Amino acid sequence: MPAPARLSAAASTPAPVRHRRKGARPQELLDAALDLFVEKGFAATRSEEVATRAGVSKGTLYLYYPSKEDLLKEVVRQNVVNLIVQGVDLIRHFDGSTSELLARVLRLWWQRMGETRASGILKLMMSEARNFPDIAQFYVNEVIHPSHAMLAELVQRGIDRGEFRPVIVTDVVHALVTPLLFLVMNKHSLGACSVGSTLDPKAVIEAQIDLVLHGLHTETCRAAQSAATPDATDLPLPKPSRAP
Amino acid sequence: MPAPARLSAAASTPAPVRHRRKGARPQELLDAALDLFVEKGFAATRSEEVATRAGVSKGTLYLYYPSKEDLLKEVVRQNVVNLIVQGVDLIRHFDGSTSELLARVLRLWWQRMGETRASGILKLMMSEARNFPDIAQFYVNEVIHPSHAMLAELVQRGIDRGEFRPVIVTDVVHALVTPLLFLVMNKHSLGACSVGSTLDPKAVIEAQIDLVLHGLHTETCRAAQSAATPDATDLPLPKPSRAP
Amino acid sequence: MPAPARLSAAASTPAPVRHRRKGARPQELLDAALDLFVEKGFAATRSEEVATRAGVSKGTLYLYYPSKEDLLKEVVRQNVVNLIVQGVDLIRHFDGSTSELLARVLRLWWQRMGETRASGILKLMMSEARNFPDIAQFYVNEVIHPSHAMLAELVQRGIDRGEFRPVIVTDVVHALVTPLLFLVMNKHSLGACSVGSTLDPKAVIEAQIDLVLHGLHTETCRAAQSAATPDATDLPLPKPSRAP
Amino acid sequence: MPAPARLSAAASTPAPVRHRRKGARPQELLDAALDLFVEKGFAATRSEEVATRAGVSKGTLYLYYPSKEDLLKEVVRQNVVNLIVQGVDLIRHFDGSTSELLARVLRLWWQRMGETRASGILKLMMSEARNFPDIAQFYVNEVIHPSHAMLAELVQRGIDRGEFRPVIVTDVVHALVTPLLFLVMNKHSLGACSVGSTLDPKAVIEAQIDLVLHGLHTETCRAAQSAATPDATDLPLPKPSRAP
DNA sequence: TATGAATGAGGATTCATTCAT
DNA sequence: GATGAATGAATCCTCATTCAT
Repeated sequence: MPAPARLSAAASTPAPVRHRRKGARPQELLDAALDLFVEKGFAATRSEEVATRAGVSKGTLYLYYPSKEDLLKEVVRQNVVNLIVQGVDLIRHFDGSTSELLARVLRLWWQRMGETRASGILKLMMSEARNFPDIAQFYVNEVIHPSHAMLAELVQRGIDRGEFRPVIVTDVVHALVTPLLFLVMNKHSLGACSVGSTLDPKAVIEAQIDLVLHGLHTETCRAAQSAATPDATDLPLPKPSRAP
Repeated sequence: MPAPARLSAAASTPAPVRHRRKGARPQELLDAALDLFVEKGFAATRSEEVATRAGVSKGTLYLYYPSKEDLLKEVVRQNVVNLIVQGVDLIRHFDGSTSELLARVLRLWWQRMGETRASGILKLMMSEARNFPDIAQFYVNEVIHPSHAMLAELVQRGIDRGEFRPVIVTDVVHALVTPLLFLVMNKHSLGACSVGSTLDPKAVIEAQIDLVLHGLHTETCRAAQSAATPDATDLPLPKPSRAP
Repeated sequence: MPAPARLSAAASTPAPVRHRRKGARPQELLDAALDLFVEKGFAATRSEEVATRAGVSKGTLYLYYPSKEDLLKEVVRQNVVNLIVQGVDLIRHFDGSTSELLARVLRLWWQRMGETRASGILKLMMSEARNFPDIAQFYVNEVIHPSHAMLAELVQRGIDRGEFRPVIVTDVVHALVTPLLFLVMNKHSLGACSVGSTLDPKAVIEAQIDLVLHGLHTETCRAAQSAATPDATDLPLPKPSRAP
Repeated sequence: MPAPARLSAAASTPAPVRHRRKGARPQELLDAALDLFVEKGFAATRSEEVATRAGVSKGTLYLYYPSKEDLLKEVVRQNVVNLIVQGVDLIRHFDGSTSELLARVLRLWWQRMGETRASGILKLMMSEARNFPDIAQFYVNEVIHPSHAMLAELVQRGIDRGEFRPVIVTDVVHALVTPLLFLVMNKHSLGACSVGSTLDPKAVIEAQIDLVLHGLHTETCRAAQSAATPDATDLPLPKPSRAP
């Protein structure tokens, strides 16, 4: 055997300080994972990097999450699934008009997803879905379906209350979701590479709200539409210019 | 660089049984690579798969392309960069109105990019840009900048000739590009997972043409706009319904 | 070494609720280790499992045994080495005929080793000896040599007292040991996989006793042989059928 | 990054010579694997060691066998399963008396299994069965069951032809197999550690043959038994001393 | 040219052991 | 004494790339 004599001589390993912070670990790991997954992609992120960024060692990561995939799933759960739950809650307990509700949901989405790190997860899923069927399936089950169901419920509410025309619900849901996803892709793929002026996401959201409400409202409800303009304290946006 | 010698194809060789179409090899490899990269992502595509699908052995792949990254670059060059060159060519040699030119360019884009396999490359780049900075850089240099420059040139032409209002060119370029990318992402990411009605890409393109031209034209040019309606032989689309 | 201080158990401590039987810890750990090592093998048993089964935490295990190997050694000491010591003791203090002594030793072996969990240790050592040379060496020193020495002493006693023929001692020892090991292997390896009738270990032991005594006795001692038949209260076996 | 300048300077990696010997590789790998698995156990053998001993690199191993477990399975197939097939063949085409056949089969077993490296596989399976349920299952299906079936067929042949008494076949099979396995365990576990005289395997085999035939034969067939004495050209053993 | 056998760096995961509390 | 969070060495396996033929 080569006899690695040089090693045992010094205190070269400077006693890796061991903090005990069980409570905080999971969150720190999820934060680090979110950052890195979004920044480098799932496959390209080594599990050790996540651990290091969270200030722990490789092994500690596996103490809390049994695999890299499970870690991603937990990141998704925390950052996306929870939001959907909140959305469903909002819809079920909301008292006002469905127009107002729809506007609120979309603005909330932007506040909590679009302009936070969480949006990176959406981009991540779109990017890596093909490579990790397992995760894609999980995502469809836990995110796509529930969020579509939530929006469908919302639209149906409008129809049931006579506020919206009897449209095809799934089509409307699709139309609602699509631009949001585009914003996300734009932010995370082209915003990083592209140059020139970026489009204003909030404006896109507002335009989308405006557009959809126009398309959905029954004649009699047109008047109530103004209620859906952004709340001044909430999102102080310039009133979106509507076509005369 | 591939540089496939077309010369050896002729001559006297009576029955090159083993190697059909030597000259075609590079193209077959690029085709296979395009398919697989789009289908499974760049990282998840093993170079041997590409070779196998192209009907050659692993070694042969490396005979033509020194690395997987170079292969991707070549795929991009062939499927995207070339289109831009064609676009630039079209712009520089076009005689008609800029409105017509713009319409033609966008429709061409759809024909050659949007509805072909090449669109997968765009999705691929958006997805994997973060994981492969090298490739992302290449893409920005070879695709993003040139295509933006091309469109800027086009818009500038309209301004210079008094057809368009003196708008901020980069903003317009951005507004032109965004929906196209959206179509692509929608096709390759959401079409697979999402449910419900899909939107009609050609209609989106036409609406976009219509919209942009409306916004760009100087008063005096409004009349000429009709010239930009789709050419019957070129794209036999139903006349897009414009709001009255 | 464990050295469990029995002292702290008494004194005034009114209600040591948390830690039942401090003094018992080492034994509980050894029991758990024996079970698991036999059940799953040495390498496949995680030290945490041992601790958990013993009702303590991982750290506590290392409080008593500095390593997994040391734990195994202690298990062997307690379950095998002690038996040998008892055997030696029996031999040195026995008054009766060597035939009787031999019979008693073999039957004792079966009662204390063969039909208890301890037999699993033998199988374990045979299985893993090659993988853990350290342990193998320990086993040879602490078990193989002493037990062979013990049996050699026994046989020599017979020779010295004129009861046995002047045989080659080591050969006889070997002949004595072999079937016992065979029983153990059969119990722990083949009983699990094999089908069909299992052999009766007690019968094998008795046959072995009978056979060896036949082979060892001097002519003059043949008569005394009947003394070696199993004690009715001890092992109520049918008298083994001897060939006519 | 630490900039490992010293590395790129020299030709420190002396161009690892690459031999192309596809045909021979699998056998070389199986040989190396057999040696190492037997020597160190399955779990304790690193796949790279196998490759190194076969004179190739880690990757090459996986070129031929998709996993370490598959490698072991193949080792078993080649060294054990094949022997069983040969045995079945022998039984089905044998013309002589069943006594002779039985003797031949057992002696063949010793020649091809017991005294070759293949015996190590048997020991290996007995040792590691518990740790690798997958492999244990494979072994039961591919080895235990077929070999028992083979011996059962043999015994049945004897009964059908009136050579053997109408015994319980499975019991006899068990009695046949057991000592052989013991020899194997003895060779690979105790032969390595133990001291003193080792038992003579061939003698054990012959004794076993003798014993079983005695037990099986019908009265009328006793005479034919001498036919089962070892063939001089085959196994030049001293005629086993039978009790007068 | 073409092949495909061979290479080996790289990364996920496990688990014996340590140590702050 | 106990605890269990933290560590990191060790090992399987993948796949881009090389190169002898």
